Amino acid sequence: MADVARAVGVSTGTVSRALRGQPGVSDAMRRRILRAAESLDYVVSPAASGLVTGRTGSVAVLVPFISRWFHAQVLAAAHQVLRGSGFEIVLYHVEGTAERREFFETLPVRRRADGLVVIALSLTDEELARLNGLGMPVVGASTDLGPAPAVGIDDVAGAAKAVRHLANLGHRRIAMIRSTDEEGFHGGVSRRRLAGYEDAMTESGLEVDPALVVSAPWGIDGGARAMGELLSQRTPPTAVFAEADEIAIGALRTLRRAGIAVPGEMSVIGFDDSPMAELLDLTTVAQSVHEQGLIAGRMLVEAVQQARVAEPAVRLETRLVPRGTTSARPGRPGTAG
Amino acid sequence: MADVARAVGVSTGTVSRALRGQPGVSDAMRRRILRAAESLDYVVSPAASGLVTGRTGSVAVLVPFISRWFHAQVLAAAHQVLRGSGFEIVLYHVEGTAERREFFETLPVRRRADGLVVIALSLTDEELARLNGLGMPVVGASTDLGPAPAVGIDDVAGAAKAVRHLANLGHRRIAMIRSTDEEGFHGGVSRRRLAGYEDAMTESGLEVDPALVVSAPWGIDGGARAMGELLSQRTPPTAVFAEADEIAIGALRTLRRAGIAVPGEMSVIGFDDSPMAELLDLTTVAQSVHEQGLIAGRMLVEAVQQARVAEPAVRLETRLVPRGTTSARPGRPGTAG
DNA sequence: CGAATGAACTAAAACCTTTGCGTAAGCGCC
DNA sequence: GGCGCTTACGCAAAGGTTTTAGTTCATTCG
Repeated sequence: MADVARAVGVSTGTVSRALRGQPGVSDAMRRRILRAAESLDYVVSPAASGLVTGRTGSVAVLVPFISRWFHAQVLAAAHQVLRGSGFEIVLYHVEGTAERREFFETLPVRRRADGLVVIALSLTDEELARLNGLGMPVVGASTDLGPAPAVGIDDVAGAAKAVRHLANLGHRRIAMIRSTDEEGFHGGVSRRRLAGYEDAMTESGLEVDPALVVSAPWGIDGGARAMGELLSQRTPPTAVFAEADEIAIGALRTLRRAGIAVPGEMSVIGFDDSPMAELLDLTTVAQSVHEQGLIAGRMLVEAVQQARVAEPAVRLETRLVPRGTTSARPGRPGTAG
Repeated sequence: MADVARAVGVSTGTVSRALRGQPGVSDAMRRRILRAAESLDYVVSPAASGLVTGRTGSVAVLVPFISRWFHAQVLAAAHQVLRGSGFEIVLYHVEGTAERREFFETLPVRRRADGLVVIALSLTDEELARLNGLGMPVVGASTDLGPAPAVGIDDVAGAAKAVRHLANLGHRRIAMIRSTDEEGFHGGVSRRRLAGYEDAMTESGLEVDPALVVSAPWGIDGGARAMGELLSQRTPPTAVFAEADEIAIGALRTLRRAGIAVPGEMSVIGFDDSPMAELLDLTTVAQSVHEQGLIAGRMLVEAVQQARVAEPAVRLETRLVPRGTTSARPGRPGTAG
């Protein structure tokens, strides 16, 4: 910056003001300074300016499984608005328990970011406390942060929509496939969707048979395994609600291999409306993933710049997307799907 | 840091050395300092230390389409090794031409990172020049960077493997589906895979009919469209090589809807071996995506810390993965797949 | 026992910006 | 024409760390 100042013949203070568009610099001088900076290929040192302003100019994003469609989608959207607001994004990807613990123990965001957005992570109370003690704004996307602002969907209601759809089709034995989630990455979501399942079941006058709620590791293989378990029961269900599309897709695989017709003999419904669901014609419950990322990004910008968020708790709508994997209960006249 | 120094009764210089494990501090003193820092919840200011050392402690990652499996996978792997080496990762996600141009024009990495890894991006000469003028190490993953170190596969050979497989099954009219890629995000890869297709065709004594090479936008829908185009030709192919699994999957969708048996009437082969390929039993050519990310990360660490990379051009093997979408040419005795 | 050596630590400069305060000049106004 | 006001700019301190060049002190060696 001193070089630029010397080249133009002014003080560094003036250069600083000119470069940041602050008042107190004549237009002519500003132009000369900008031109000089350009020709000298000069950019301000974020370190130096951060040192005096106390702001880093970047925000952190904490995300567990970046290669899952949902997470990547939210990240991309949040990235878009954050970069649009002039922030750099520093990424903390925690794929396993070790990395996760390391993050919450060392809190590498301290002094490195002006804010943090947490994507799709179920937090323990202690982790929550750590984040709140961070001294920087934190917002959640598909993540419950207690007092801190967050955007998400009503998982209970969404799951209930799925199950109600099955009940409306005449199904009475409706199973649910949950993810085991030993590491606590999405236990919250899973629990809420279970609650929605139970709500819709009782509301429809159906018994919640504990044997019909099975768990398996998150993902296609897990879903496949869980479906196998359901098929081996004395009275298998006629319809299955899977906590997520990927799980439902695993269930479909098992059904295909077992030669069980979908939806003829078994209805399957997922959750999220991922591209895979569309491809495989899977009935599901859609949520606007991209928008959650956008909103989370905007919330964080607000929180960082204005120190408060106008609407700190946003609930987006879910929407049933009927496709080809659900139909009326076999052996019963009804509205085929 | 002054607080810690005061608490222990030493100078900040000693605290600095103690905290970074540098020599010149007695063990007893080091312990006292670490304890004090801990109890004061003190962490060094990266801005201040960056100001004097000139290093940022972070590396940048430039990646075009984070929600594509391949990109997310490479990013995750690179992230893993970079964080393991103590770097923070700052993410530049360029999903469109506008963002891309903005990145290369403003070069926001300047002064913000110690190095850059570029994932799966075909660069123009000008962009390449901009990166080389950056004054920081740059490595490529699935990206050709000219002189700079990079890891990738031999796309020509990989594509040739795919096409040779089809030729070996007796197919003579073998089509290729490319991505249009108007925005130049993966033109390089696409061209090399086309070259591999052509190589294998001529090598097998087959004519390269230009009508058999069709293009469509990257993705499932594009693949579906391109397949439609192929089916509308006078003499449709009996086998199709798609530049990527997602494109192949689109092709499969069209074939399914058209009632054309796969692989009975049409063989389809993809590239990448994504999870979707496995799910849909798609024959494909596998590459170790995760490893590319790991290697790229290691290369960058080397480049940043030792200013040179031991092995600056790594080519990983590809591997044909025969599955259920390829078989012998219809009406010809052969080795069914 | 004196001097030389080395370890442990201090003092202070340097890194680059931002920003509050000061100053000078230009302007309108009575 | 003097007064106050505004605008444009300079000056210098402050921000937190690293690092170089000392300084002190104990130890070892001759």
